[in-house]
Amino acid sequence: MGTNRAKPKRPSRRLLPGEREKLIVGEAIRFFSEVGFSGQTRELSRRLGITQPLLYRYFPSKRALLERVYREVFLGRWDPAWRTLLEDRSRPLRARLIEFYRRYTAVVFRPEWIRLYMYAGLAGTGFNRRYIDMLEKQLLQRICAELRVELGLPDSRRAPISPFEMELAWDLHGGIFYYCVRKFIYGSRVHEDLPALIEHAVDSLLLGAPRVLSDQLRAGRSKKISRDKLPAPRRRQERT
Amino acid sequence: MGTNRAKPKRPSRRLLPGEREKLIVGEAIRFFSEVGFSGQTRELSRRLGITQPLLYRYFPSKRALLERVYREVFLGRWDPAWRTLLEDRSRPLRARLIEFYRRYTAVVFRPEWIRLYMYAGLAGTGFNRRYIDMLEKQLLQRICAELRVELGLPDSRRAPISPFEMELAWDLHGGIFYYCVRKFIYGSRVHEDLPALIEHAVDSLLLGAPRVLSDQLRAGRSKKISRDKLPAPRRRQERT
DNA sequence: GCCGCTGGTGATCAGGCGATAATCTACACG
DNA sequence: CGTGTAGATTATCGCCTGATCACCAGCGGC
Repeated sequence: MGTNRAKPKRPSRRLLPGEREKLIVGEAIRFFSEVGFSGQTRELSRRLGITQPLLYRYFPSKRALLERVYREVFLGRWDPAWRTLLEDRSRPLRARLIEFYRRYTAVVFRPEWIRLYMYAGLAGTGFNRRYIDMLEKQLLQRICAELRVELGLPDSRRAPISPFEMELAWDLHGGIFYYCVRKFIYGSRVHEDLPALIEHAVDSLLLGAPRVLSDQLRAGRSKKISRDKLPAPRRRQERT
Repeated sequence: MGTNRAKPKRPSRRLLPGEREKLIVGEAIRFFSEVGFSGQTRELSRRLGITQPLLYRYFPSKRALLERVYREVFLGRWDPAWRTLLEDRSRPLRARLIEFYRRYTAVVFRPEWIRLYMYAGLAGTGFNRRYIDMLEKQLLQRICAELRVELGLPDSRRAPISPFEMELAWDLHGGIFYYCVRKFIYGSRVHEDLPALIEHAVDSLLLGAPRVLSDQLRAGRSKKISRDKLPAPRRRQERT
């Protein structure tokens, strides 16, 4: 139980520096994603089957190791091929989005990623801030652009993507992300399988967007019309 | 900057036990929601303008204080009036849901709540597990039941709410929750105002649910039919 | 076989942390 | 104005934790 992940009782001593470093980083990703930043170097070294000072031969400080972990996890998991997949207009947008999110979740929305991402967010490091910027630029803007094409709306290069449209894309992304949060952070028993959830989230976007978007783009600056019977709620009262 | 929240330079010493305890709990909620459980008792006491051992007159240990914080934040923020609001069938469901989430977010989805909730989830304490159970029973099941009524589907007492339906409700809830995560945990500049987002999330549910639900309930056990042109994706391939 | 280079270990330091015990002092009461 | 009670502080203990340094040992070159 305590000393899992140590294949031989005696660890293979005297490894090549590159190999040892790889081992350390790999275990550090698992370790810190489980216990958070406050995890102790001694326990990490114990899991690795090495002594604690050895960590300091490869990384000058705990912070440096953490930054290496972040870099490893958050950068370099974005597959450039996803762009061409999203923009392949020979296929219907629904199919593209579903396939993208199936691939994306397989690579990115894994326990260690989700948990490290949340730890980083809570700690206020810039890492997930940077990731969000990348995500908006690489993914969400692109989804919005393809949505415009699909709905026969003005080209995104002529009329830039509005914050409101971005919020629609965030809705899609957040729905799938939150599912993974429930699963990997809350440890909740999640009922539906992920592929079905992805389909549903994509359908929600494609179904809801046309009405909302055409309203938005047609009406221009006029405030969004509340379109059915409803005791008109007062806006702008978010925080009491 | 460092010594904020201390009105007079000399704190009012010798308070009544009840008052001092309230001050401690209040500041502890703010403090631990900012820095997490690993926040130190010495810094908390510094913020309170008291000495660190005084904390141990009111709480036997740090853990006891943390549990008090949790109890304060996670229990006792659920307003029983919300139930009657949700079940008031003289009003359209859309209006009820929008008003509920406006009230709910004002009370619950605040920075300290969201952050403590996420810290608790990552730490694996049972607190948010219990909260999720309560949420499913008090809120999501109820939303599903009202949705059945709204759509003229079988009564929820005859045919119990399916996991798939719950996932729809989670979608609504998660969309709004994730918005708050982006705002309060990521510190992301969120573009749209919350009332509009709530409206959109509710509309998404009401718009998407009829088709999906009637499919689901009509087809019974047959696998959900993929309903448009799409190179049939293979199911059950979530994790590679 | 010896020797030096370098991966790896044992011992330890300095500061930080939760917690405790002894002491002080503000306030109510006579 | 004295005095006891209890809120609050000072001093400190014991342990943990990141980091350092002197030393050991495996392995290739001569």
